[in-house]
Amino acid sequence: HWVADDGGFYGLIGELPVFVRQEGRKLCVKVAPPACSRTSFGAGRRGEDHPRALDATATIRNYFALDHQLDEICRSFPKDSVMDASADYCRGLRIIRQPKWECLATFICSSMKQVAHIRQISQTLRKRFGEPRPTEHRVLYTFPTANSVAVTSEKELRGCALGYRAKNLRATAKLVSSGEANLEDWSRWPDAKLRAYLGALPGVGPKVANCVMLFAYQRLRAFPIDVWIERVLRQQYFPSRKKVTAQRLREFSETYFGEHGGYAQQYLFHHARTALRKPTTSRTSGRQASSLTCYISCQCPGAGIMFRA
DNA sequence: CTCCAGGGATGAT
DNA sequence: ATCATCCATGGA
Repeated sequence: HWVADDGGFYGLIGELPVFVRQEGRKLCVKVAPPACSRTSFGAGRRGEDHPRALDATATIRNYFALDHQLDEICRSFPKDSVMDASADYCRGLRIIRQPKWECLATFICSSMKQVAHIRQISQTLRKRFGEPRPTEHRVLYTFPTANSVAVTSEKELRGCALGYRAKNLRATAKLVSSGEANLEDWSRWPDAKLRAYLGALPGVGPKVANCVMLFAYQRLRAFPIDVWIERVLRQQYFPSRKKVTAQRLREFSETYFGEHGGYAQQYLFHHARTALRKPTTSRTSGRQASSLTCYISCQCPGAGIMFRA
């Protein structure tokens, strides 16, 4: 849902409105004050001295996963030409820690949709059913709670261009809001059990379950297989071979790429979608990450964040 | 205009 | 288990 403007991105981390901008190896952030305050985006005081700003620092650092040791993660990748090229191309790309319900809901909406359209659906859901968070520069909207989605009619959800996904989104929202599906409690389960529980939710199959495990539950081994990554696997790792079943691809992806397979998947995915797509046209903005991932070039965990007054 | 998109549920081999 | 079909919608 992040909006690119002013050389950075406006967005909400849960309830926290922030503006983030990469400056060299640092991630500069501005944080909006509480709604009751008159000042906005920290104007007039140094954020470092404000207790809430320190909380915000931890929140932002956690959301963008600045604690991930990218050098160690990349060293765990298998050594092959495709993986090497992807890791080199995507240097700095991180897998974020997204709020669980927000992640689950948006990926339920993602099936057979282009990324641009998923962004549009996500924004529409926020504007119609979320809460406005006015800031100095623009009004941001929180992602609607599971309950607010659950009490919305299917017809009204379809009005957000959800199509057949509306029924699944609403059914899952009901399970989450009722407590029958307690997404926070599921954090304790091991991968297999978590995948099974997620997969039992309406509209959640193997691909979406793996996405939620990867982006919301920090299961860095989870390897979502979508149409793009399936192309990469078949063309690069099973060249000109017939009868490669989906199950064969699955077990290959779960074993070959190792303990951080999800990171390997994201690097392969981003590389394939930007560097390899449309090789005829020179892509000047080819290194921009999609909305579902974030691209931060901060490699050193201790020097990640700087506040701006 | 056509093609296809960060799939899932269901039913038939 | 693997495959076929349908499901809405709009970007490219």
